[in-house]
Amino acid sequence: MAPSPNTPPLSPKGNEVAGSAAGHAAGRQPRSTRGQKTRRAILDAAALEFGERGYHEAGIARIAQRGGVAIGSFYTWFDSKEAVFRALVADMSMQVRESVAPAILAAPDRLAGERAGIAAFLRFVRAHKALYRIIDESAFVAEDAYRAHYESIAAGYASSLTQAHGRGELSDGDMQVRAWAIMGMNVFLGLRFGVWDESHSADAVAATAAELISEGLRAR
Amino acid sequence: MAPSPNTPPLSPKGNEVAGSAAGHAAGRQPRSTRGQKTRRAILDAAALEFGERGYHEAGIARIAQRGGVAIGSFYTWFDSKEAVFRALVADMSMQVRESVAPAILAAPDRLAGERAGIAAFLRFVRAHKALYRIIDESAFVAEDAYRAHYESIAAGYASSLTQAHGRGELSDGDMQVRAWAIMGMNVFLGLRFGVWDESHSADAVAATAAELISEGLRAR
DNA sequence: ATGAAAGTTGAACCACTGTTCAAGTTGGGA
DNA sequence: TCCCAACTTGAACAGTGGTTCAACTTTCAT
Repeated sequence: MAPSPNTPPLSPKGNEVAGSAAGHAAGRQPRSTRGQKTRRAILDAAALEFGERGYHEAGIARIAQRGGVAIGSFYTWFDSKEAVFRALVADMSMQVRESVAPAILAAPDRLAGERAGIAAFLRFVRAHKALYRIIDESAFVAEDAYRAHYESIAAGYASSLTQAHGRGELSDGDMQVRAWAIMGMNVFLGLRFGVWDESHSADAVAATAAELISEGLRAR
Repeated sequence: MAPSPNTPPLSPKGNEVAGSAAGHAAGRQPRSTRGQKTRRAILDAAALEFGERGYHEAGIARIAQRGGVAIGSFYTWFDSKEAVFRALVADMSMQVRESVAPAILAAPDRLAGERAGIAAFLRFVRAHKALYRIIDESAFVAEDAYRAHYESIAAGYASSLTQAHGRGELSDGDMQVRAWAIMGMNVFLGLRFGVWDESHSADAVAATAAELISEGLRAR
């Protein structure tokens, strides 16, 4: 568990380049193209392995093999099993947001944006089923990373809701609670109609969800 | 877990007594008061241990110790680590439903029922924080149990939505999608405002969520 | 060409823990 | 009292798999 006092090729600690992030979270930064390629190969292999087998069933030896590198190389670039996992969570977290945000921004109005966002999320989940599990599993392996992921999405969501409210588009209400409620909706719909079963079209699910968010269920 | 609707004194179907073959599902049934006490002690200890440390950090030796029994006794009543875990998931699943359903049924109308259900769920989660994690973690340890849990809740929810729709209370829409959306809302609100942070009152959160479900967010 | 830094290698180490089992204890029915 | 099925016990087993390390290879600036 504890990192060895010194690591032969590199200086003792703080190898994260001018990295702003804390400690070993991001893993070491390669200093050559060669190293970059290896690190990338490990990360990709880890994504496959964790996605397929889950954190605890995944093995370092298997990751190394899949990446076509030796076990030792793994430990050149990552401090531990948990470290790669965290790197992966951060990576996925970014990917999800980058894939959903543009869809929302491109929409003409709020309701359309809601719908587009859910649809984009569903499509992302379907295209990255295995990988998406990584974020969910981080709740039990790296809870802080899990929290950070959803906390950051919720914050963005809450602020956009507050803006819409300022424009008179939304009724009064606790925007933080609403943001978490909507996020939960998305996640569960993603699990049920993205990961488990694709028989419903993403747009149909998104339309139903967006209407629920906008109009509620009550008959009018 | 044991005392379900039916608990015959003798093994229901799997005669694992001498064969030790098929008992994984529910664990073996004790034939004496003594055995019942031991089995219960193990189950309770397992709930504590899994709740506190999560599936993989939890240890059989620790569970046995907490329960005040020998490791061997553990294997008298459960086939494996996963077997106790599954028993626990089933137990929790039942507890959640039994704690939420009455609150909904007691409500005068649908909106009130929605609100009461969410509040009851939030309160349950707050009172069983550690244990509630067990259900979430089952997604990665016993996915079928996880699915069964949510699938059964969703089915109940969808059917009650369909009934309400039949009475003209709800607008048209895919009830299955709606059920999953609402479930996701609840789960995330439970996580955020039940497990992580109790600073919001359960009723306030429930009111906001229930109004979202009923009326939507759009300003009127 | 040359040396040092950067990167690679994989067998071996070792701590950890789920599971087994043979021997012992308990308790209630005959 | 005797007996036996039910139950208990915990040391030992066994497989796993994360991590280490010392030797080796590649790259590249000088």
